[in-house]
Amino acid sequence: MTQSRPRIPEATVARLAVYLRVLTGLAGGGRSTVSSGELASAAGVNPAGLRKDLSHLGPCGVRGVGYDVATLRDRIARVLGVEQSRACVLVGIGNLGTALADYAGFGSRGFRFVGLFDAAPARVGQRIGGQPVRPMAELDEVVAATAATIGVIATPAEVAQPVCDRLTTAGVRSILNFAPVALAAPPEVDVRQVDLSVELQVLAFLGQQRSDAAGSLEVLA
Amino acid sequence: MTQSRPRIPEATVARLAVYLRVLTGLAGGGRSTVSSGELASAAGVNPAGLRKDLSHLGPCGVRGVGYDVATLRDRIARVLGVEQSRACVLVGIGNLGTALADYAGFGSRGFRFVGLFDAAPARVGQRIGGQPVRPMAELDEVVAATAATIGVIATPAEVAQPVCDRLTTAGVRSILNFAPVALAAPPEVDVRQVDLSVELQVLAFLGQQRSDAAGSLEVLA
DNA sequence: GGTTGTGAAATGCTTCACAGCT
DNA sequence: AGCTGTGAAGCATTTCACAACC
Repeated sequence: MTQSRPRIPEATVARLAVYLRVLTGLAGGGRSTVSSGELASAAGVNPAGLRKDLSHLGPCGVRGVGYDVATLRDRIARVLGVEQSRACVLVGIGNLGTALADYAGFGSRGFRFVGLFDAAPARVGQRIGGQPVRPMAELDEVVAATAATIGVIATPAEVAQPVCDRLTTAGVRSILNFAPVALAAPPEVDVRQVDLSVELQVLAFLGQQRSDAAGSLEVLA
Repeated sequence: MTQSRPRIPEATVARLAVYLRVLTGLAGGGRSTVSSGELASAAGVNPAGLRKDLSHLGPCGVRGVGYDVATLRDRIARVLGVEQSRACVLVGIGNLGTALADYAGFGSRGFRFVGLFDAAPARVGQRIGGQPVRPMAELDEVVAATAATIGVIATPAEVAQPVCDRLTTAGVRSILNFAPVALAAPPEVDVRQVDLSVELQVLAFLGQQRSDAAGSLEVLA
């Protein structure tokens, strides 16, 4: 029955996740209040932008003082839906999949992997972070039993689409795809794509552009 | 002495990297031409946006026909600076670091890792993808010898800042950081941040928002 | 007929500046 | 005095619609 639905911008949601991480760290260090300036510099953003982001949650600071660390943390966690931890399944337990399964950042931020799957018989049965790697045949069963709504794909590109299909028919509603291919999925399923090498390529382009620009310094003199 | 500097938008650069990947795949499959519609759907974007992106490179298609796959691929590769391969060093050879070092997508897209580094003695000397893991003490030497300009950080968060400092003093100009902390670096060094769990959190938020919205379907009826 | 290339409109996001509160 | 919250301005990006072209 929430009457207000002010549509939080996606860019803001992404930053809220970062603020949440920083606030959790501050709370762990015993800190009780922060200013927007300090929080912004720890998160790598500008202070005015941070305040605008927080304004989407309604007033949550004290003027002249700052924000209460624990209160703000809980407020953001509730908005992001991280208060109750969400069940995820992970398909593709290579190096990347193993890194994701082990990554403490997930567990501590409201996500738990309830199933690790791989098609290679050699990997099935290995234990990663206390959990066994299961064969793909058990996917539907595990998704049904755990009510997992999120699937993560860390397979080679060639098999990502069939894995996506299997996840959607098993009942997963959201998919995070690390394989470098665009996936087709029914409209009721959200798919987000992360391409690790795109960031590197953007970085290289910016570096190249900057050194080119350095050749025309005299324009500024 | 390139006289034209029309400032390609960063969002476009990121997508160009994706188009390049798709085009490379098409060329490998023996395909000679593509339309913007087909290329867009393989890249997961909308056709008009793709054409606008390509317009930053100047005219490169044939009206009524489409784009020549090989020509467009080479054009994008040149703009992104992928023709000459770039030397990178990678610090932090855990699961994620290993995944990055092994990831074929880098090698085939203009990046080569010329040094893998880790602080843990147990990891030093292991071979990943044909290369030995080196101790941090050799960092400056390798960066100098290979003229590496890009550093990738895949360490735990606690040591990412000191690693960043070591990379910048060694002479690296661009840094891609996978550790979940905002890094401070001198202004002449580009830092880009990738937080693997942020995407998952955005996905969870969108999923939650959508199921909330499903409760108010009658508004549309 | 079919498809590209592109101005112009629309949208979304960021930054600024300052009013408002403690 | 200090810091938050926010309207408004400025900037970037996406989408649309269609003229230009093969």
